[in-house]
Amino acid sequence: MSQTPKQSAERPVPTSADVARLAGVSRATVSYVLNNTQAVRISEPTRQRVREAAEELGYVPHAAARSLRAGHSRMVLLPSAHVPVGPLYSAFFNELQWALRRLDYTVVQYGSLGLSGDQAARAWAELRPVAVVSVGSFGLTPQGVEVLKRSGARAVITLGPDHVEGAHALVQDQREVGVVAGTHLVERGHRRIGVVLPAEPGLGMFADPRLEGVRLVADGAGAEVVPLELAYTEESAAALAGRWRGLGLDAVFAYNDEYAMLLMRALQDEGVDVPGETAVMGADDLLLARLLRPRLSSVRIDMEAGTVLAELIDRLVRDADGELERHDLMSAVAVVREST
Amino acid sequence: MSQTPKQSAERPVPTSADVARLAGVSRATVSYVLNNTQAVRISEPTRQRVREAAEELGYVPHAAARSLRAGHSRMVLLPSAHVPVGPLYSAFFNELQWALRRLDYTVVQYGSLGLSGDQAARAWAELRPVAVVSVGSFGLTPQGVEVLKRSGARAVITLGPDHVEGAHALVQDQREVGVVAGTHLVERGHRRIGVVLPAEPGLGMFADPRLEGVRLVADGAGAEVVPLELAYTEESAAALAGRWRGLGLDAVFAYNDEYAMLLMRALQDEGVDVPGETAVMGADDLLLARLLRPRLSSVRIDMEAGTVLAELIDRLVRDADGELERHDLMSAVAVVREST
DNA sequence: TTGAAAGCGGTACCAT
DNA sequence: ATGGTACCGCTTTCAA
Repeated sequence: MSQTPKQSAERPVPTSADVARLAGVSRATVSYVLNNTQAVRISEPTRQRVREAAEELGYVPHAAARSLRAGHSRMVLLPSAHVPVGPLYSAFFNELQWALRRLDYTVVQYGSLGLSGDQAARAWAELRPVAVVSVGSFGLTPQGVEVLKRSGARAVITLGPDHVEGAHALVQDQREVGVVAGTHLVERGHRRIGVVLPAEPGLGMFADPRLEGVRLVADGAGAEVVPLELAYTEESAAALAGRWRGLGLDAVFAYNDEYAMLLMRALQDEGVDVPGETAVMGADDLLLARLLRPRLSSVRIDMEAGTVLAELIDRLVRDADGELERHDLMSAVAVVREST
Repeated sequence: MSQTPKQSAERPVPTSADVARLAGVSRATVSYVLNNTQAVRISEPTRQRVREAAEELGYVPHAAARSLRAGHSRMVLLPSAHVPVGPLYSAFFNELQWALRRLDYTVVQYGSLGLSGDQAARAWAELRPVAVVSVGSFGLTPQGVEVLKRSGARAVITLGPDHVEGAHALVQDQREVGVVAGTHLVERGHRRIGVVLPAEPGLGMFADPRLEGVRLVADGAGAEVVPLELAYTEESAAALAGRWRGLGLDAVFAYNDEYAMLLMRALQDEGVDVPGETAVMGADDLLLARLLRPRLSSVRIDMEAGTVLAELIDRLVRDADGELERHDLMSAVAVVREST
């Protein structure tokens, strides 16, 4: 084990020139050796000396300098802000990251909380990413997309409801979730359907399309839809349950399983029979939702593997103008249990 | 609105030289104007011309070139891999990001899934971050820390159980959670206490210290501790519940509320009375855990504001050798409900 | 008030 | 097989 010196304090960061000096070769040679450049042959003894020198100095190449020279990076930027918590997205993200790294991209989540629209696009563009995958709604405009592309981004992809001109939209049609839920409830004969909208900010991007999906189905079936605001607290649920009978609803689709669980418990505490008096349906098919009694009916959402998205990104990077066929990463199916 | 041209295809990325040419000034002047350099006075008409030229070209400065020249960046790197999902960490992260950006840092989460030890440290060092905040366990070694510091990181901070030499450890003592749970159960008179360890990978970093905390208390009270492996599935819970009576446990601390909910339901389905026959305690104090009956007792974990951590980071960056007093971001307190 | 030029750390072409 | 060197985009000192 080479005992590395301890005084990391004011010693300057070693550069390839330092390595070259120590090894007694030129910077070019250092570059060749450390990058295993095929086009040029370096003798084995030299390679050894260079490697040892690099090791001894603790040399690490400077990514910024490298990509400056190269004229491009392999950074995929994932602006992050209000991504919904939960196992679904978390699994999707992890897989996407993993898959992109296998394809030799550097995945960077850029904290963009509080950045909006073109300001955000500017900030992202400064990093010169080769691709941007915007999950969520940042108010990205066509101008913003232009800025990014002009700055070298070969692919700008939005996941979510916003279809921004110039960006490749991987539609993720949350309306489908509402459609599936609505269809199930209507088939069960329900005609006055409540739809819970979370009071929490940042969720409208998911909640609104789900509501719209229910409406689509209900309109076709002569059923009525009643939007209901609900905060993620027991008090809010109790308040809503308190005025429940006055609403005259025979079913409710509760945005997701968490809100559904909360509401269902409050309804039961209020003496409302589920599903007899009111059917309750959630979404996301959480394991925890199966623990309540009656077991919660839900909409299971399958998100196509992050691997697929990674490959789409890679294809776009290689051929920026290759038109991406319209592609939906999401599918939804009703999981009927006991609450409906 | 200046109609920007559409052919973003092969047009090269505009540089400050392009702006200078269009404005009829030198690159230096462009830099002065766009950075509002105080040390130099530029006439108002010139400023206008430069700004207009920049606008017209859609110029965005190149962050890599800038920090290359400056010799340092203001990037704070948060390596990310298996951060536990859930509102607790998600809120902490968001606040940390927000606070750091207020302090004018660029927050970057670097996907590090599958990177280990010194390999990870190398990868991070290539980005020349001014600070690294490692949440979770990456097998960071003292050598890894050295590499990072040598590459210019003024602060390397670990959140979690690993105390790596050279890094500033912000201890986050998960044992405390076990201690609080164990104390409560022992005080209630329980003497054979099961402790659930998740079978899922990546959680050992939290689960093991929690187990150790329970042991600490139990040993002092003459109580016995029995580790129990449980996967996050109904089948696994049913299997464990099936052999429950043979275990002869009068209490169980279930790692967190989700596992606790899962196990409690399985026990009830098996006819085990909670809390009469076995007390069940969770952790994290999830809202959902209050919906089961009996209501789940839990350990509430307060994480100190991300703002505090942001300020600590900033202090270290300004004065890298300023010894950071030992600091714990976490505190835990028992929330007694009906399941114990 | 503005411009010319050096230089940050790597890479790759062209010589030797 | 290896070295010299121009250049990527930007900032900043020094001169004019």
